[in-house]
Amino acid sequence: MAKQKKLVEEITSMDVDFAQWYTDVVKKAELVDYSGVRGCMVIRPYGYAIWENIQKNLDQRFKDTGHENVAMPLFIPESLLQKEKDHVEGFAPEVAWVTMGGSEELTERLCVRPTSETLFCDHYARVIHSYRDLPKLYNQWCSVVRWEKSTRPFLRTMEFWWQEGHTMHETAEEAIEETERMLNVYADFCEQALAIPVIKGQKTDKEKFAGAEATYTIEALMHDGKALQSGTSHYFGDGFAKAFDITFTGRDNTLQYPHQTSWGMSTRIIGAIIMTHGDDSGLVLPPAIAPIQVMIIPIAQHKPGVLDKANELLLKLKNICRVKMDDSDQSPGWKFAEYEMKGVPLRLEIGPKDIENNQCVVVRRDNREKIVVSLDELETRIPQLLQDVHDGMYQKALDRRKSMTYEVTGGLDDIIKAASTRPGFIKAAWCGDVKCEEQLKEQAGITSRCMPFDQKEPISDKCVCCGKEAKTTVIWGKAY
RNA sequence: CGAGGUGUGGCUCAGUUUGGUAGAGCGCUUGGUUUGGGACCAAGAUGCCGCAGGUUCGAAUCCUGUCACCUCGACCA
Repeated sequence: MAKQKKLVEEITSMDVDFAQWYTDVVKKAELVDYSGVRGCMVIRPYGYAIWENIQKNLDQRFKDTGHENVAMPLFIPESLLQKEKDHVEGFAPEVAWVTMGGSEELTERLCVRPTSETLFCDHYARVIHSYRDLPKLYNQWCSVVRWEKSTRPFLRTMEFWWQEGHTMHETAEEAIEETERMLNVYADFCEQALAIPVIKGQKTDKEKFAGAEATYTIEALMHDGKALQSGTSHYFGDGFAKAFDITFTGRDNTLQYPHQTSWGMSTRIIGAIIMTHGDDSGLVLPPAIAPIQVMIIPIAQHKPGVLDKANELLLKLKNICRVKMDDSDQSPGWKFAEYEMKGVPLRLEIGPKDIENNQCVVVRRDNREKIVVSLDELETRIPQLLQDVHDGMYQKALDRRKSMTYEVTGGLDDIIKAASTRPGFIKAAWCGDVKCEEQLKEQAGITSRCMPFDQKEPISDKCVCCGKEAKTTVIWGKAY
C-alpha cells in the first residue's frame, strides 16, 4: 500500500521511533496526562470516553451471558492474600501495602488489591452452601494496583482500570465451559467492536496466571510486530476453594468443592487499539467505541446558510450516531488534522458548493477516501460508512498480521535468526519442556504467546529448540 | 530495578563547556482580513530554568540527592 502522506508534523513517524510515536499519539490525542505519582496516569475526558464505550459494550456482553456486577473492597488483609500459595508467590513482589491507619500502626497490614481472587473467595466461602447456590457469576469494574518497575500509559501503569469476572461452578466441566465462553466473549468483542483480530489459545505453564490450572488468552499483533495479551480467562479448578474452605452440599448430599474461573480485560486494551490501528497522523478509532463517530466541519462557515445547514445535519445525525460539529474559527485544514489525530472515523465536510448540489463530502479516517453523499441519503449512508470503516480497519489489521506471521520449521539457529530479523508472530513446534521456553527467551528474546486452539496440521514433529519430539505448535514473539 | 540519554514560557529547542540582566520559533489573548488539507497582518501576555539541598559575593550553568520521560535489558496484564 502506498505510504500515506504525513499530515501531522507534531507526531513522530512510527517508522522512525515507534515508542516515541506511541507517546506522541497518547498525548496529542489528549487521552492521558502524567500525574505526580510514579507510573500513575490521568485518563482525560477523551480517553475516558473510549473506556466508557468499551465498558458499555463489554458489560452488555457479560449481562447477556448471565453475569452480575458487584463491588469488592479495595484492601486485602495479608492473611487472606497468603491463603493460596502460588497466588501469593506470583503477586507478592508487586503489591502495595498499607501499614498505617491515620497515625496508628495496623496490627495486620493491608494490601491494595492487585486482583481480587482472594476477596471473592472469602465472600464465596460465606454465601455458597448448596449446589442451589451455584453457579455464582460475578463481575466487578474497578482499578487495581501493581507496583510495576517500568510503566507506560495504558500498556503498563501501576494503577489500572479493568473488569474482573469471578465465577464458581458445581462441576469442572461447567467451569471450563465458562472459561472458554468468556474468552470467546473477549475475542468477539475485540473483533466486532475494536476491529482487532486476535488469536485464541492457551498459555504454557510458565506463562499462566499465579494459582491457575489453565490460562487462556487472546493475543493481538501490534504495528511494530510485538504481541499484546488483550484479555485472559483462567480456570482454577478447586485449588482456591480448598485453600479458602469453600464447600457446598451436592445433589448427592456429599460435601464438595466448587470449581472456579476468573477473567479480565483492562485499560491496556486502549493501548492495543492505538498500536493496532494508529498511523502517522495519529489515532484511528474503531467506530463502535469512538467517542465521536462523525465530525461535521463547515467550510466557509461565515457565508450565509452554511452554519444553518451544518446544524440541520447535526440534528439529523444525532439520532443515529455520536456526532459533533466544530464551528470554531480554526481553519478547515486545522480541523481536518485535529480530528484525524483524534481518530474520528468519519469527517463530514459541508460548504457552499455542497449546499448548492444538495450533498456533502464524507472522508473516511481509515483510508482517507472522499465520498460525495447526497443529503437525502445521509441517514442511511452514514451507518453504512461507519460499518465500512470498521470492516476496512479489521481487514487491514488482519492483512498485516498475516504478513507478519510465519513458520519456523528448522532448529534453534533458525528461530534465533528469525526472531532478530523479522518482527511478528513465529509459529514453531515445541516439546513442552519449560527449559526450551527459557532458552528461547534467553537466546532469541522471544516468549511463548500461546498454544493456539487452532492447531491444524503440525508444523514440525521436532521441537524448534531441543529437537526432541514436538507436542504442540506454539506462537512465539516479543511481547508488551 | 541495572546501563545510557533528556528535563529552560503551553510546545520544540538555543544558552550550560568557561557561573555575571533568561532567549527564539510555534502556540495563547485582542482586533482585522480569511476559510475545500494545520491561513495572514498588527498589538499583547506568559519563566523560582523539573524539584530539594549544597558550593559561591553571585547558579539555568558547578556538586549531591530526588522526580519524570525516552532507549536497551530484567519483571509483568
